[in-house]
Amino acid sequence: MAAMALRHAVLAALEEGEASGYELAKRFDVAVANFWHALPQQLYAELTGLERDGLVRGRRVRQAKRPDKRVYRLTHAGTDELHRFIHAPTRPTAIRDELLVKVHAADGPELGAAIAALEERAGYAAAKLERYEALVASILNGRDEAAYLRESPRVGPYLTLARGRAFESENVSWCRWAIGALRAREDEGHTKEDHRWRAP
Amino acid sequence: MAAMALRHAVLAALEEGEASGYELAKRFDVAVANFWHALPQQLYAELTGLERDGLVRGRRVRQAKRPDKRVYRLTHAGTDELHRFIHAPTRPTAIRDELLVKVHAADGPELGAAIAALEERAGYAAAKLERYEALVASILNGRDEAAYLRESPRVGPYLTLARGRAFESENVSWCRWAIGALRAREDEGHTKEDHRWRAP
DNA sequence: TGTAGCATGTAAGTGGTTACATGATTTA
DNA sequence: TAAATCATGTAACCACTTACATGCTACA
Repeated sequence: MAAMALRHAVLAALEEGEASGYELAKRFDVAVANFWHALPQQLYAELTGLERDGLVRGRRVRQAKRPDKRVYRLTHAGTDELHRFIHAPTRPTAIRDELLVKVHAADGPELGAAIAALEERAGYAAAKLERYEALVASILNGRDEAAYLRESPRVGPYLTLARGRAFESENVSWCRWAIGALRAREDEGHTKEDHRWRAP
Repeated sequence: MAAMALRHAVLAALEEGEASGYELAKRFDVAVANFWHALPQQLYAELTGLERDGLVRGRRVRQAKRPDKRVYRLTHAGTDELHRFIHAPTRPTAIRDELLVKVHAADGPELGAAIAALEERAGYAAAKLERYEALVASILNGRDEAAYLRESPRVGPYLTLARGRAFESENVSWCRWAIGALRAREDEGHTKEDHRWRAP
């Protein structure tokens, strides 16, 4: 059977309460996208499949002044499936990143382009990190982290947010370090004799 | 057009020298898998496609006592395509990890299973980290890192290895931290009254 | 009057995994 | 004689991305 990848992320998200496809997309954006990215089309398709398989049930909600929506909640079978998944073996993950392909390859004449790519990524990661920090702060809302971890009714989302934050933080540090290393070599390429002349 | 994902990872790996499909699979295993995982079947298929498109050229090498092999090297078009890729915009990456789906969801009755999954991952990541450390040590071979970064003819593979190492190191730390937080709550669940009784 | 938000999809294509398939040589 | 290494693939399936499609309401 294997993966059913997105499926369990959707079930996990619905555990926090019923949602329409549209609402689910937003929920993914703030809480799930850190560790499982999905496009709205995928979510709509997945919800249809989950309902077909009896893991969620949808009901139509009429709205004044807004289009009707279809709101889904977990069935018992859905909760069971989620629990089964949590107990099943976990596949390890690895980074899969175009940027690293570039850095791996861009050692020679394309060094400048690699540095540019690293700089762009450093900026992107720093911006994402800032958003994560803000989210963490708004969840803690002045409380001490240790106290929150002890007392909050649910900590799962906080823990996963922390993982996303650590990832982006690591991205920023690594990019900056790599930029430094490559820039030093770029300079060296232009002034090689000078350096050799000063060395013992 | 878009991704062509594996394609450029293969071109980058072949930049370090010609290889057969089998040799490429091993090269991926030690140097590329940190940031782009691929199965041997995929590599064979990709090499066929790359040759069809003129980006690599293969030649048959007869071997005594071993099956013949087909060894591929980059063509000029292949090198150009790799450079074009390095200059093209870089897509950002995100974590996509089953474990985090479990932690996000497993806040309630499945807390024990989430802790078990975290422990398994912590062990896996620690083992991978150890291998990365050993690889780093064998690349540096007693040299100082700063000196290596200045003087080595190529640093790309070292930089990407450092990223993989940081990722696994972060995995270990985060898993241990999350285990601690969840275990404290597990205990709390069994001895809730006691804690309340001691609190002011 | 145009942009943003609400609301939901289909269709086609790309990329990746899993299962299956074959057969020789070297080492334990 | 069994397992590991060398060597290369095919076929079927699953998961994800990209492009396209529709239409209503609120607000600036």
